[in-house]
Amino acid sequence: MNVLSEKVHVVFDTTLRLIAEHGLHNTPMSLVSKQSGISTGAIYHYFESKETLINELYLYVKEEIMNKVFEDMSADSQYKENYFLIWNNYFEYLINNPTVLSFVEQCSIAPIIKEETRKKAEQFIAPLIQFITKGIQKGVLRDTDIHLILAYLNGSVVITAKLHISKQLIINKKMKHMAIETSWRGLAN
Amino acid sequence: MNVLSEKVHVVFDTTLRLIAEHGLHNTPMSLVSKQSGISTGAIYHYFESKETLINELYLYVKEEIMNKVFEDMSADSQYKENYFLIWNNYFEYLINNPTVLSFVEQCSIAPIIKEETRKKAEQFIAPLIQFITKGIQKGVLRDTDIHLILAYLNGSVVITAKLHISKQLIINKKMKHMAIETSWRGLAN
Amino acid sequence: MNVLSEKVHVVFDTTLRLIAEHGLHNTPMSLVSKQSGISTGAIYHYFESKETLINELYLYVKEEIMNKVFEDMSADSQYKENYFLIWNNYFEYLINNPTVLSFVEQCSIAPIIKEETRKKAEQFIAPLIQFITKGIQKGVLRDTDIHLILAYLNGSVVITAKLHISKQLIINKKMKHMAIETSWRGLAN
Amino acid sequence: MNVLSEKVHVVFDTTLRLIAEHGLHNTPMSLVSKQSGISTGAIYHYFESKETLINELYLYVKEEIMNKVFEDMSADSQYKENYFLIWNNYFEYLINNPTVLSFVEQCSIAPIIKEETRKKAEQFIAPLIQFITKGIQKGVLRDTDIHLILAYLNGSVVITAKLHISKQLIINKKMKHMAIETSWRGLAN
DNA sequence: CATGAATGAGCATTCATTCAT
DNA sequence: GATGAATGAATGCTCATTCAT
Repeated sequence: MNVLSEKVHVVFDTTLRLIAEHGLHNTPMSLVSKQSGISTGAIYHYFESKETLINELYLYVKEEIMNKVFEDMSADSQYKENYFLIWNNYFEYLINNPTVLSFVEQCSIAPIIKEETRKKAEQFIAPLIQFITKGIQKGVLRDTDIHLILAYLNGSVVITAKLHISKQLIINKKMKHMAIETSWRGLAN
Repeated sequence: MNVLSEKVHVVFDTTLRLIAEHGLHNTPMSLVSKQSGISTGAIYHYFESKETLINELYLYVKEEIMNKVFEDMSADSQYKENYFLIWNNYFEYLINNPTVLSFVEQCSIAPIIKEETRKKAEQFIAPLIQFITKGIQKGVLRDTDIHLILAYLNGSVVITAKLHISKQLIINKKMKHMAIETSWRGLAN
Repeated sequence: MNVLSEKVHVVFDTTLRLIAEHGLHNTPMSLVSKQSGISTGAIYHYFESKETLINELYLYVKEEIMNKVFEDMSADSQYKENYFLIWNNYFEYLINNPTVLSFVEQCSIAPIIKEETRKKAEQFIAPLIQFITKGIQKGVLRDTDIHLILAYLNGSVVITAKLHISKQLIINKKMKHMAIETSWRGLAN
Repeated sequence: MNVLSEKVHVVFDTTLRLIAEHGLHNTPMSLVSKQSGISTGAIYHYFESKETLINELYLYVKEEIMNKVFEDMSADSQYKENYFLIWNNYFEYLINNPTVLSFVEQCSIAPIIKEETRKKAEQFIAPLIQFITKGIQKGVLRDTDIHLILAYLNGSVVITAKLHISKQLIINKKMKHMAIETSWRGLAN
């Protein structure tokens, strides 16, 4: 889905992994360089600064997530079914890409992510906003603020994934169903 | 409730404020020293390292939160009433202490918080665990994993407080009630 | 007057302009490449190194200056008239080519200009040496060291041009005459 | 004459020497640190940045020069005598402090010296301006622009000192007298 | 010959920590 | 105990130069 240079991808992957491992601020560019096998100079050829790299990676990852979330969605299905599908897609992506979860979580408050980047990232969630709006209009979801619903949906997935990844709680099929249902019951009419 | 030296408190307060303002990694010890009026030497007398300071502040803050959460709780009240009280206490504390929320969120994945510290912090939530256990035993809460419930309870408060503080959504009384109810509906039978 | 490749000239011009604008050490080769439209590879084909480029540009510019200085000189004229002509030619060239002045001044002490280059550049001033020698022999100039006279002549032109270019002092015709005369009175018998 | 910390002086002296030897842009802070025996951290404790260090050194040196220039000047002396004294003081200081000459010359066009610094440095030459003004009023100096006179006076000293230091011309007593006289004849009525 | 992506040594600067006073 | 000047390893970034195409 991307026409990015091969090297950009290597840098992205390496950075993602290193930040998940060592944290946003314990990941020097020199380490990214060494581990990716790409010289610092080359990295700075593709990215203006470390900040730029992180911000672009953030956008890349956010877009990737959204692309996964709506996979296999059918227009024919019941709203609830689609809700479960979205939740499940999102959850599966996160637990299969724990570095993404770690990275995104670390970015969630970090000032290194610029306001402009956050704005851009919000555009990716347009389909989700649309999905929620439709749910309210249909009367399937309770009529409350869209951002609150979005935050709860997102939050429930992320929290569950974190519990799973941190091994505080093994989320098997049954448990996952319980988690999805918990969030659904909170939001649905 | 603590017998910590006056200076330790000043350092804690200053650090909390600075980390909320500038971030966990843009808060040099020299700045903490300057802004608190306590020399770096003195700070290093009380805290072995910056890491130690952050970890102890984390514990201090987590304990403080838990103390607030159970304030004014009555054994006579209905379970749901107490759930609402806890949620409300927690929420009000966070929105009145946004630096605490910011600090805790920044710490939530940061590797600077050691496993041992996280373990210790979990002890403070014992009363909450007990409260949830009781809810399940009574059949008021759905019978699922306690950590999942805990995470959802905590998550719903934090998410709502973040929406409020970031001004993405002004949480008035009605909206707050909606938020509490959303979480309650998800977790209750 | 030169059979240098077209490209070499473009590189020279670009470098001259950039060094005048940004300084000898804030002019990366990559910028010369970008602004001249000639790839770094090609530049390194013509010049062994940045140092070589600067040194050759220095020689080129020094020769250019000397060519201008003796323009329109007549063997018939009075010595003083020729002195005034030389001074004026030199001065006019500098104020019409401020990038040259800036470049030459920056090079005047910079270690990037090699001793060998300075030696070569001195050969260009042979006609000036000759002119001064003749002046001494004729008894028109005071009998002192030729290099001192040369330095004073050069110095008075350069200083005056710098005052003009930096706009500390607008050198109109009258002022220019005063400047020339000042230097002449110092050196003449 | 200064109440600067001992360390500041050591840094100044080291920087002056290194810049004279290696040039303004081949003098890394690490080398200043190593050669001065003062850690980079300590240098950055005294100076905000390399730029600040250079600018403050520039002011320090300019003030020092001016202090030397007026040494032993008597109000009773003839104007010409004082002119010779000033010229001589300035010249002797420069040839005894060749690193100062090299440094000041390198700074003369370098953009690292900020406009504000140049403005401040101009205040030090007030006594010289006054001296020249008096000369014009008395009719001893030719009535031309003060900045032109100042530039020629300064220029003649600097040029002569450079010839001497570079060993292009050994300036003995007689030669020095000739040089002073040359400049005086140019400027005087 | 020409290109320009890639290299990596080198630089300015920061900041956790120490220790002489 | 308290101070804060001093340390120096570590980091983000630059840029002269090379070399595969």
